[in-house]
Amino acid sequence: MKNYVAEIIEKALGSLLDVNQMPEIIIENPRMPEHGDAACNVAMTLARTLKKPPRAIAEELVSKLEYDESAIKSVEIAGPGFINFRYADDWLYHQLETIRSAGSEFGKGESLKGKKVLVEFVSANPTGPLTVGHGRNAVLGDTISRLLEWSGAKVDREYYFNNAGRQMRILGQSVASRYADLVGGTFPFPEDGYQGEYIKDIAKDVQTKHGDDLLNSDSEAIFRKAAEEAIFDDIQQTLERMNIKMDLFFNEHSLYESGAIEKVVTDLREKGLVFEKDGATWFKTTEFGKEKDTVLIKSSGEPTYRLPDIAYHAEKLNRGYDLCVDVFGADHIATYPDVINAIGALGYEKEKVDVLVYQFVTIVQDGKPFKMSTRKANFITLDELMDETGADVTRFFFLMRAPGTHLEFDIDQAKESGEKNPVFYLQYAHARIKSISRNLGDTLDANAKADFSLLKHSSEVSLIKQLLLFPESIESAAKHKEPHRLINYLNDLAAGFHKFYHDCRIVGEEESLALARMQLLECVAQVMANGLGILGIDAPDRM
RNA sequence: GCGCCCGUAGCUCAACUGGAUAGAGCAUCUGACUACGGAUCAGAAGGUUGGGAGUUCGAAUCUUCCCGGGCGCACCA
Repeated sequence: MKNYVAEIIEKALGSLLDVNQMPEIIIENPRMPEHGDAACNVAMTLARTLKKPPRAIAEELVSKLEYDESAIKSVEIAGPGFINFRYADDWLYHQLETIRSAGSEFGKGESLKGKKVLVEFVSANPTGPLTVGHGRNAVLGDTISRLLEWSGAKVDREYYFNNAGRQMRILGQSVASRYADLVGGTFPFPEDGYQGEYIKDIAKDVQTKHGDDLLNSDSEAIFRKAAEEAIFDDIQQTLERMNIKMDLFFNEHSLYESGAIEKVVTDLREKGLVFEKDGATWFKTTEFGKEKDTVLIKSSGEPTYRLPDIAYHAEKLNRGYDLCVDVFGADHIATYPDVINAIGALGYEKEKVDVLVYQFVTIVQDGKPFKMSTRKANFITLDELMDETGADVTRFFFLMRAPGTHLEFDIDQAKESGEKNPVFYLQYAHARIKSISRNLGDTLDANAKADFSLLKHSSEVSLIKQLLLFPESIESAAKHKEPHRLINYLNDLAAGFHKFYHDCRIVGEEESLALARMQLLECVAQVMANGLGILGIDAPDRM
């Protein structure tokens, strides 16, 4: 409908000015209902170039406007020069049919139709259980994947990990040391070792599987392997519990085996962007406006993490994805431009790499921030968090705020099962509609054709209009990669429903009206279920 | 010191990326069904959008300078 409005405006403008003066036509949803259902501000933006007062332009424009009166009821000029459109009632009623027949598909868009997208997220190395910090990453990545799928894309969820290197070595040594405690041997606990309880559990497993005699031989690999497997297993279970299923796991190590790493260096060298200094290999990031150049390969011969990162992104694009989304915490904010610049220099379209940076999470308990330190034992794992609050609530809280702002996760609020918990507001609306539907039983023929023109009450009409905003709320959440936009929408929808509930009744009303209202509510429940589905949250029939 | 985020009601956050009178939830106060689930609804109160200057028809949003907080700034990942 907004497209239609834009179209008729563009047509009318065509007779007023040259093609090259044509501005972008933006149709917005007015905040206040008095301002109609759609508004356009072109008259104001044109005031400068046309050197005429906006209202005069608006009047001229409206006089040239040709539109279908079965779709648009009225056009008015208001305020400084807004053109406000009001939709025709019959058109609105007809939309309910559309929603009903679309059902669980309602809200799907085509903006990314036919596109292959890779979303890389979590990507925690297997050195310990997922913590609250990973939680926001995981839930954002998964929900964005779902949003992109609803936009028509084919999405792969990928987990990138590194099971070699220093951290994993320390992990293996930590396990070995705990194992030594168990069997009465000695193995020094490494400096910066992992102190969590889970290390002891792994050591115990190693003992039952391999016996007490491991310390004498060169068995470090066994400890490391055992740790990796146990921890990965744990991570996957946690993800599954959060309703997250990864499609692909990508091991950094394969980039060395395939020669992809070397290829990056030689290719960049060919472009004159790589040089040697002090025994190390450098990437000329100063070419891209950075203050300093960056080391790619240390003088020890070991690459820095940036090099595999570059190779990894090249590899992803080689696989033919139209878009690669990375979900990163704020600590990576300064480093990813190197990767993007390198990708560009290597001849890839760097626009195909899209980085979503989210800010850190603060856990609040008993009204106070809870301090966490990674390697020490005092962190809250995602599993512990879900034990306290449940998976639905956990997902919701991580999604509730814009990714770019700091998130305060109030455990006490999340544990609250009553009105203080914002998740239940949405789920309750859904459950309540299902309950009404049950109460009606078979007094109504649910599949009968309803006469929606009976829906004249203002809370009915605004509820219909809210339903129609669902597709664009998905589109906007997907485009900006900000799931909280969808949450805000669902909140408004739930509020609209509850208002309706208090204004209008169904049970006991005259049959044709009851039928129309019930089918309206079924549309609301359907949209709520679709929306919660995108968020990965259950839409229960009873609570 | 440099770079990137953030600063909006007492608290946690929105504001469709420059639009009309800055909105919700929690907390506080006042009200509401002998009927569909009160986990709800209606209302009150709460603001110089951290501060100053600038850009224009129009600024929470863009520019710039201060103030305050977070994260980075390794031949660590």
